[in-house]
Amino acid sequence: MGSARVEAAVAMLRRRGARVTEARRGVLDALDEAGGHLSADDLAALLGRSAPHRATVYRTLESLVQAGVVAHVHLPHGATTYHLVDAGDRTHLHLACRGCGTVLDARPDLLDPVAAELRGTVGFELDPAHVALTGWCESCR
Amino acid sequence: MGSARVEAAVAMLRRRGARVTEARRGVLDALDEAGGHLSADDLAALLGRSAPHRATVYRTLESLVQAGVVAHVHLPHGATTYHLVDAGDRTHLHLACRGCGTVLDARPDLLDPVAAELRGTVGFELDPAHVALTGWCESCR
DNA sequence: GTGTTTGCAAATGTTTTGCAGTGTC
DNA sequence: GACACTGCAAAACATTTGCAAACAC
Repeated sequence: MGSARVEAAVAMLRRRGARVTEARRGVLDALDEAGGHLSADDLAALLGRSAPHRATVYRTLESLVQAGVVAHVHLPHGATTYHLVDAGDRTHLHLACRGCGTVLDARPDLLDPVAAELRGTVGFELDPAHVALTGWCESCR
Repeated sequence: MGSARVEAAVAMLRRRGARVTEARRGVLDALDEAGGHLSADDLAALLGRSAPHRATVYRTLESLVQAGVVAHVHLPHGATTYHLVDAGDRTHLHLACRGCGTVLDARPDLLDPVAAELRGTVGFELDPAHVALTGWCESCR
């Protein structure tokens, strides 16, 4: 058990001096297996009987974000979602469908020209992966 | 009292068969005077003594959005904000600073190239004004 | 053993809903 | 006079916090 991605995340936790607990392993495994974007609620449901207390899920996720192994994305409706970060890679962007709620991934550099323009014109440093772009997916249009 | 923008909004409400109540006028006036982005809480605070009940503020805002005279923007932290829509014009985009929370406005067509690309590649129809882009403003960087 | 992490309970902040009364058209 | 709209109370939902017990190191 424990995919390469989870092992890498665990190693990073150790390197950081953070403790590797059952709750953290469980959350990492769930995020890895789901392969996508999960809310705290999704995580608890997925882990079922062995899920940590809800408050712990939130604290665990925050620790994992702090350690840089997990990233979170704010969606316009519903809860914040979390996903594993691929070490080395830039984090992909997110497209949330206002119809069905699906979250699609997009190229990390999709907003690079926009970021450059904002930096130059208004001095705003864009953090493009932190919030999902919204719209309508192919089937909901 | 009642600026041209508010009058236009009121006219639109009438045209739609919606009723023009004190609560709706008050909310429209506050949004107009503030000139910017207000949350339901901001609105209640601004209207003070004459503010409608909080539940009514939300229902009022929803009606105004439905009527197309107000638009709302989701921010990553804190509450949804609302602003008047300029009839005819495309709605401006929003940049939220993760440091100080300020919301800046950006050109409506800033994301047009991105929207075109997404439409062509993944069939996703971007709705760029519905969610604020996040990052760091000049002073918070 | 020490200090981080967890569970529990309770609170916070935002938004929604049911229902009966009020006011606009 | 209808029916949309409002106020009130209460619930729903996502998330946070204080504190004492539990566990990783």
